[in-house]
Amino acid sequence: MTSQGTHRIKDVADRSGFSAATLRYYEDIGLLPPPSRTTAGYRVYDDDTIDRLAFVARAKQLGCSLDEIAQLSHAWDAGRCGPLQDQLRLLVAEKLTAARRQIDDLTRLAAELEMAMDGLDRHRPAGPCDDDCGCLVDPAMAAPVRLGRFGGTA
Amino acid sequence: MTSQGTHRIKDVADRSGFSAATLRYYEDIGLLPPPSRTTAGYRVYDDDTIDRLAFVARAKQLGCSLDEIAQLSHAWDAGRCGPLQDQLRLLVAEKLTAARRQIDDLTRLAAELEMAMDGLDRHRPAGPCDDDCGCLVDPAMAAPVRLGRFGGTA
DNA sequence: CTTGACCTTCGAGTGGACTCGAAGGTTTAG
DNA sequence: CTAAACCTTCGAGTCCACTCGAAGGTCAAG
Repeated sequence: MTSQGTHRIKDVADRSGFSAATLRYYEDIGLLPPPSRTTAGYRVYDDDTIDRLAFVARAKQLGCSLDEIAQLSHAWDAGRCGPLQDQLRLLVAEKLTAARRQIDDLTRLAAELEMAMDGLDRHRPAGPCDDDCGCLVDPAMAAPVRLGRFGGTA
Repeated sequence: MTSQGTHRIKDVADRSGFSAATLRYYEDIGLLPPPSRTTAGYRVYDDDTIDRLAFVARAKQLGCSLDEIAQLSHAWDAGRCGPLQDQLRLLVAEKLTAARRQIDDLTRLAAELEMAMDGLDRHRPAGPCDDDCGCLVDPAMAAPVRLGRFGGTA
């Protein structure tokens, strides 16, 4: 048995980082199961919900839509077989691959940002240029000098 | 000098994975610099644009808004000083931190998905359960058995 | 028994990022 | 010369994920 603290919506909101309104919205669209209620009709959440929301947050970062996350959450709940199992395995596998690929991409991006930082560092040891150096002021201005190199046709 | 192939919009679209409409949109909002034109008014892009779009794609994955990406792109173009330098350094540093954090998060997510996969694998060596096993059919059904454990209050 | 912080539902509004359609111009193959 | 496949601009529409406001109910402290 998992821990069983009971929480009202504001509490869960604070712990999870999602707003109370968002939690209701997630319930509406089926991402969260309807929680139990007090006699007055207040929502009462258990600790599992908080764990689940941590998962939701990470899956969101991966770029999953709420719809997909709802499906992935079923992998969490899915304790017993079911006709959707295969579909689910496919989705999980797919997202796993996506996660790994994205880790690679982000590693690359981090390297690029580091190079950009270096470029910025290296440039201005002597302070700002002339007054009439319009670089960065006019967004339509094209690249005058290439410092760090982003991209690379991949 | 960088390679200087010239490309029409469809070509760039195909190479970058963004639609032609999206490329025009990116130009409208200032994410892409206005390319040169043929006498007939057709857009003509150089190879740099394709590199830049690869960067845009990665930054998007990081969760940057198009607005932020536009700013980050300035770090690319910014060959010479400028009053925005400090702001830019801040943004780049911020995004670099975000990238590293997200790599960690995704690594965790990948582990979670693997566990979910394992859970699914372990479950059904004997084929589907009874016909009346309603699991996964009714989305309102709560978790009957916990297989893999996602989350963990973090 | 009132005040203030919380909770409820509902429908409408917002912002970001596209996406489409209309109405037309250009370019290239046959 | 015609047809298909491109290109142009413009404004409007779409989809997702919230976010807000209204109108009201609940509950603990003072």
